[in-house]
Amino acid sequence: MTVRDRLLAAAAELIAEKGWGAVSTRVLAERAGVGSGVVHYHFDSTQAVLVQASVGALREALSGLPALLESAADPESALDALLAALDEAGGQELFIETFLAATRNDELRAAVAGVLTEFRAALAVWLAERGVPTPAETAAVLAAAVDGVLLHRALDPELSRAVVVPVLARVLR
Amino acid sequence: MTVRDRLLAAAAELIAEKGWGAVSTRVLAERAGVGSGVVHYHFDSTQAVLVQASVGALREALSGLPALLESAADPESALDALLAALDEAGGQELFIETFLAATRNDELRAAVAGVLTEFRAALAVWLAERGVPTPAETAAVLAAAVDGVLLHRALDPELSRAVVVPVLARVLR
DNA sequence: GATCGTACTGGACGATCGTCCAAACCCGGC
DNA sequence: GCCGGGTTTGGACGATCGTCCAGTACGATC
Repeated sequence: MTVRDRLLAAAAELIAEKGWGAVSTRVLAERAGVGSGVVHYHFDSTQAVLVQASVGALREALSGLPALLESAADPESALDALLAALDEAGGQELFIETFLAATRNDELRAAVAGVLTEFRAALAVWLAERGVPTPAETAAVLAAAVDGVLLHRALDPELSRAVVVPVLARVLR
Repeated sequence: MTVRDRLLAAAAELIAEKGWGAVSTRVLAERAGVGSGVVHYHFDSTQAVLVQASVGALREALSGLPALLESAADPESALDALLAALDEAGGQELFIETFLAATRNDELRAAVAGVLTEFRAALAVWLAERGVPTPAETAAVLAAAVDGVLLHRALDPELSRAVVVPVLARVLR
């Protein structure tokens, strides 16, 4: 892995661990195992590293989802697979932190909105094929609900997939 | 309003505006219109101000909710009123920031978990009275979904109550 | 082997951070 | 008028922040 990629990976870890506002140039370089000056050699600023790392993680986490939806037998197992995939992809807090940071950074906002729109569109098509009413609105609310579950689960581990999926599946009927 | 209360109000504003990690002693004092030293006269630390302010805002926002639920005619209008109440109470970002900070601060985590448990219990009773299946699980997922909607709405203003409520109401059937 | 360009290091710079504290302020009781 | 205690001020302290840059390391090219 190149130094540049190590910096991006370290940034994703640290955003989830410490919060967007607590990732500094030096802890970032230390986590990546490089000198502190190298951050500004590969990137314009520390903020730029955070933006690229979080958007990259978001894209990657959602890239496999269309295939994941198609391969699911029923809506419940699709929801379950969706939550499992987000679980695995670098900690729940990363995505929540990215969304919050996007409300305060126009460049990040545009990138996140783009990824989110794409995901909602794919989800809406899938919902429409299965006869769910108002697929576009349902997709938007479902995406929001999944993020909310990620946020609450960070506080309450009892909010497991087994609890969430049967309830959330009701919006698919 | 006392200086202490002005500091708490300023903290709630600034957490929502700039994010938990970007509220410093000096900007806090400036927003409250006082000297920078007064923060450590009334509070043990800057973090303590943020914790007290955010928990206070959370308690206040949820204190009126049992009455709000009882006065609602049907589940949809109850959901609508719930979202409207959270909208009004100091900006969507404050609660999300508080939840995220709670994952990294044990004292805050305990306080937030307490308020949340209380709210979910009241919501579960209300759901049970209306014959909703698995009321405790439904209440937990509904609370998470509402927070997720707050988060997504900060990015996408089109996610209005008119869009969200009909979809989310399906979990109540 | 000398040269060169890319990759990287570690320290310097001024700004800002949280915290602390001596001094000033305000105001009711003598 | 004076005094005493709660309240507030503004600056000092050392640590850390983001950014920048002179200097080093090293493989490719001649």
